Amino acid sequence: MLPEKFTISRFAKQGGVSVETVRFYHRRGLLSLPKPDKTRFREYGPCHLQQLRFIRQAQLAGFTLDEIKTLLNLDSIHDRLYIQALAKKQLDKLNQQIEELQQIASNLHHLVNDCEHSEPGAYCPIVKAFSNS
Amino acid sequence: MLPEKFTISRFAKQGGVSVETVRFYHRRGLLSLPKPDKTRFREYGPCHLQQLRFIRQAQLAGFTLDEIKTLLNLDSIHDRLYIQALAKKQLDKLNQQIEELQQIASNLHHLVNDCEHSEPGAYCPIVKAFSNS
DNA sequence: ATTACTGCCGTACCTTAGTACGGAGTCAAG
DNA sequence: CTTGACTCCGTACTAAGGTACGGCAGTAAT
Repeated sequence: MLPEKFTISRFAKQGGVSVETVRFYHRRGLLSLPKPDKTRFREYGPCHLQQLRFIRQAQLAGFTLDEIKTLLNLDSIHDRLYIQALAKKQLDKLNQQIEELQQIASNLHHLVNDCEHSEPGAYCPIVKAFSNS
Repeated sequence: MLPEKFTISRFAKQGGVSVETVRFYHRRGLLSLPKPDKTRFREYGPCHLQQLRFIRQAQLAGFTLDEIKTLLNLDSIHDRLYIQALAKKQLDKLNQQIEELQQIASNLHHLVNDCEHSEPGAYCPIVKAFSNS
């Protein structure tokens, strides 16, 4: 049986984040603040761990903390269409970023190729490309 | 004939950036500071415009301002191999970023798909995926 | 002569996702 | 009863690439 109650440092370790990050999430309103109960220290329980895991997983999906805050306030049943819409928007954003990066990478790739196949002693084609445009 | 000398605001417009950005580049040591000559205003010439274009083009290739500062201090002929190496490193970085984003996008794409094909009234599969992991 | 426009300069602020720090209180062990 | 480890809290700092502000000086037009 795992203990149900954690202090902040054990909670942070369980969640794979630092104590400072936990406190930061509190400040951002992403994680509810457990009441200091009996002792002077806050007691974190399984529901907090679930919130924390939600945050981390949503981050892995590319959502910002602000977007995650919105998601956390939605109802998993009633707001499904809205959640789906947010996820799609997020997906579009990701795909656009990917395209932009691919464009950049492709340009640079050509430049590196040019540089590799130009005569030594000449001006670097990369620098030249940056200067004349 | 284009005028050879610009005030900062005309220079910024020519270069497609804001006056504040030009000043910022000066502070970062990316753009040399023309001497206030005759008038007490700085006079920007073609060589400054070339520097500015270099910065913008290098940015389009994904280099950071710090990296661009390094590039600007290199010799186009003597440091060619080093420039090439920097460009290759940059290319690797870009490709890695692309891969990471593609991974994220792929995960999210699956979640959206799941959500679209699950029965209405059920818990949102996206939220569920974020909560249990 | 007053207003309006530039330019110059330093400094502060913005976003995002945290990290670091300093002081004060608390708790358990030796 | 003191030491060390931990908590709580507020505040400041980081990277990156700018943007914005406020004050002052000089010039141009009305």
